[in-house]
Amino acid sequence: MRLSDAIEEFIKELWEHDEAEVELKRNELAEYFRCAPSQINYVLSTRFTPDHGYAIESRRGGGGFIRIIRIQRESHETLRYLLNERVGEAISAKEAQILCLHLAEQGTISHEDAELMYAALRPQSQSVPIPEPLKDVIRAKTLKNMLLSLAQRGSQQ
Amino acid sequence: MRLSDAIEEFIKELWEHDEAEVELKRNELAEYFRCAPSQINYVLSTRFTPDHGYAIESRRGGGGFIRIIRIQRESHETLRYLLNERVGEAISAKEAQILCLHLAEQGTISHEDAELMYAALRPQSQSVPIPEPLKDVIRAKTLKNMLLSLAQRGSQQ
DNA sequence: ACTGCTAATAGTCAAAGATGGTCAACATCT
DNA sequence: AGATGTTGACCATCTTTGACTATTAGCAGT
Repeated sequence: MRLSDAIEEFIKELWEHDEAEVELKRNELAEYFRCAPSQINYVLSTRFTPDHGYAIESRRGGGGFIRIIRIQRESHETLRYLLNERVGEAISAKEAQILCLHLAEQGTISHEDAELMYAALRPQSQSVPIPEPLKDVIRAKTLKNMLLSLAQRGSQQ
Repeated sequence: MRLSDAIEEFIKELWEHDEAEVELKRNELAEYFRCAPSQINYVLSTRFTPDHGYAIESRRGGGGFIRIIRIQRESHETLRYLLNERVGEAISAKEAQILCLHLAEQGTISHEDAELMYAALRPQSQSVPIPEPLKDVIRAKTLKNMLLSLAQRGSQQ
């Protein structure tokens, strides 16, 4: 297993209950995994981003720390944010996948629907010879249309 | 026997029971068969497509892999038929919509999922300057990937 | 209290390593 | 000849490490 994945898993196990945040010491963690301290930053910047539903705070110097905060939002708020601010004009398959999986993690949609959405957004759905940037544009439009459909579900009851 | 056929067979033997997926390392497999790594891609792209009931996921970089996901044997017949015969290389938005609605009508999928699928397939998702015929091709690929995802439901790891 | 030094932290960035992907030329069937 | 298969050169992405940088708390000297 990749080091990064192990560290990611380890960090996620730090949450015991419903706490909003956990704290860790970068150097301690690095020593525990016998890796370069900057490896911790790598894990944080690739797996604990706002797209994944996390925010990071930290302080250097004596008594320094890294705090990882889980972002809590209402489902409709999340959808609004994704539609109006996050997705934008273009989006990569990777980013789109992260967003879909996070929607499921957060309970806004089922894991099955997340898979369904990701299936539509995966690179294989666009394996035709057109410029890559255009694919990201189509993907963004597709994703937004699906998000819109999700938003309408809720508001119909 | 052709190399491609041997590789195809080898990969199919990786499934031991009813697992939904297997993983492999492209370079290892290529070395085993003493062929160019890209030969593996050729086999995957010609014999493990959605039409054949497979989906591919992969990751590059250290610890990279190729994951092949297989449609479940007990998958809904209707979905199989659509994947293998009905959809084809290209499909119009109109046809796709009718197809989704029909699936919901006959209870194969929920109305909500039908809406979600159609949202992804509607013309607005592809309002970029590319040749119209290509759009129908992308739509077909997208639809097939979603159908595959639906057919996979119920398969536990 | 104020200043400045030091130790203790964390952050950034670029290079190297480890994989997989694409594409076009060439080869071999049918 | 056309379809299918094979290869290799070049590209893209992900991970890991290390050198260098930035920030903060505590303390010693005044």
